[in-house]
Amino acid sequence: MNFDNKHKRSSKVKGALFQTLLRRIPPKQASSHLEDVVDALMDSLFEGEVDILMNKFSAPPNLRCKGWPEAHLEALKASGWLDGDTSPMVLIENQLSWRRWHEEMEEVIKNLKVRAKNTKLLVASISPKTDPINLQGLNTEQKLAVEAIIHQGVLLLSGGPGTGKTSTVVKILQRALEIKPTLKVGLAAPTGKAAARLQASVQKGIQKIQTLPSQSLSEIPCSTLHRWLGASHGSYKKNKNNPLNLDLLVVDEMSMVDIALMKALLEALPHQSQLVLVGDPNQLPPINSGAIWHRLQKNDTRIYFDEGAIHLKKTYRNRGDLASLSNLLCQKELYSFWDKLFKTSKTANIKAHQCKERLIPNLLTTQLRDHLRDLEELTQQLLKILPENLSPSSTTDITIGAEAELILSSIENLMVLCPKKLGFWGVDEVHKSFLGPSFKDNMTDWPQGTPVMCSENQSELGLANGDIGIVIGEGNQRRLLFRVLTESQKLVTRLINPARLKAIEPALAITIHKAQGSEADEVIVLWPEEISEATKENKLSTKQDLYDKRMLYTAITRARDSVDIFIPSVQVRNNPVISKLNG
DNA sequence: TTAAATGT
Repeated sequence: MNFDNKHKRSSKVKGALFQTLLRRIPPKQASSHLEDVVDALMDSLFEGEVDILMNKFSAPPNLRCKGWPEAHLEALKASGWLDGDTSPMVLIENQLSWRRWHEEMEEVIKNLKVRAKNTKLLVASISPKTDPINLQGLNTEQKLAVEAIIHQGVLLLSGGPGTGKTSTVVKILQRALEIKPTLKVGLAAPTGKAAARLQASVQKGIQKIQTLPSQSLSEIPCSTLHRWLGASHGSYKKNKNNPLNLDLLVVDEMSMVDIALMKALLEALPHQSQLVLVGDPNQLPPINSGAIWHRLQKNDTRIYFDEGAIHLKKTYRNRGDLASLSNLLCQKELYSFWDKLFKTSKTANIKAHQCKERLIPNLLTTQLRDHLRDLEELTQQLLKILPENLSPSSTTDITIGAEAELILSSIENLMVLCPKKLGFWGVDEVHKSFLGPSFKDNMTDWPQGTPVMCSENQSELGLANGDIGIVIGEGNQRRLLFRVLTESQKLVTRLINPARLKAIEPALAITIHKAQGSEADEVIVLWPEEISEATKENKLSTKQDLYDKRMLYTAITRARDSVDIFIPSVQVRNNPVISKLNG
């Protein structure tokens, strides 16, 4: 219902855009074929991509006109929209893109290719006397990454969860600082939470290092890309005329970086500075247009970076069907995933469940209720050791008491994930079912032990958007317990008066987008969408399939132990793939 | 469908 409205609205938006284009850049010849092409390009933008492939395998859904792609290509050529240096679209081989996005993307790629050849800084300082750092415990690819920092201006370090990206980064920094101890190094990430996580893992990594550079390692500044760049409402304090004073910058979670942010970074970063770009190529694209990381992972781009393009393959997590099904999502069509999922045994660590009613599934309700009861009991135990009266205005830090630590790690026993926030099987629906229809206005009614999410950066409290905490205590003794890294790099659990928080929401369920970077032992996924047409016929993946694969991949790779995926069975019943499997 | 970030 909701989906239909949204769908209609987005067709309206696309229709309006087409009309505007017709008016502003009148085509020599207008046609419905042209409108098809504009629609397809817009859909592509919604998914963070800037181009569409115009071949017979990549026909977009809901075409008005027959004859894809020949008739559409002909209409494009007749329109004049491909002619000259100011045309709205660009066609290269059979890749069609909006000129504006295409040129920005090409510019960024070109910039990075040039930077990749800048390697003087470390090479000049290297001397045969420097003892190579201890690379024991690293696998072959990780060692190659560490050595590559000497010879490559840009490192593209890609890998899935648990492939040791961060520990490799620590070794890279150690190697670079060992060669040139005065190197000015920075750490960055696109979100506050990712930056905090990077900071914490680097801190953890350097504790193991006994040699000289560890002193300088602990002083490496880490913040969001926006903060590095001095962003304020679309403009940046740091730019070509006021560049960043850095020799080496590490950017983590590159899959969330969009083209505009990357462009701003490259403007502000001096040409001779080295870059280490780190990310998972199979995670979700950024919401805004320009999935620069996905573009950088294409083979014909990677070759320009020589030994600087390193993919970490070996996973140190996940076994059995969970591992093989996440591999399927990376390597095969979406069809193979559903096919294998419905064939897995009842004892597998990933299972699918069909639900007849359009309600919150019983199994989820039971599991979540048990989980919340456990958390509530733990909060009671913590309350017993807290002082009778907590100070109302200030925060109270507990230096990682065993009780507080146990609560926060127990939140990660179970994570409920939804692709959507609103509508059928969305995050809000789970919250309404557990906390009542007006849960947003009645925070005081959320029971003790309710997991919560901070949804705005508040660095003065040590909190980042996306941090998960828990409700403790009642009445004016109510506090929210979070794990934070203090300015002096100490890990503490902090009790915060709810009045001090700008934005807080319940976190009984969270969106898959929000879950990027988090983990839990057990993951439950509510998958409300139809298993697509293409799935039934085992065709090549559409853009939507690619997006769904990334979504499912992100969801199931959050799990340390097991995954349960719920699918509505009305749609399942009509799906030949599944009825065949069941019959 | 889905985000994210910043300063006066």
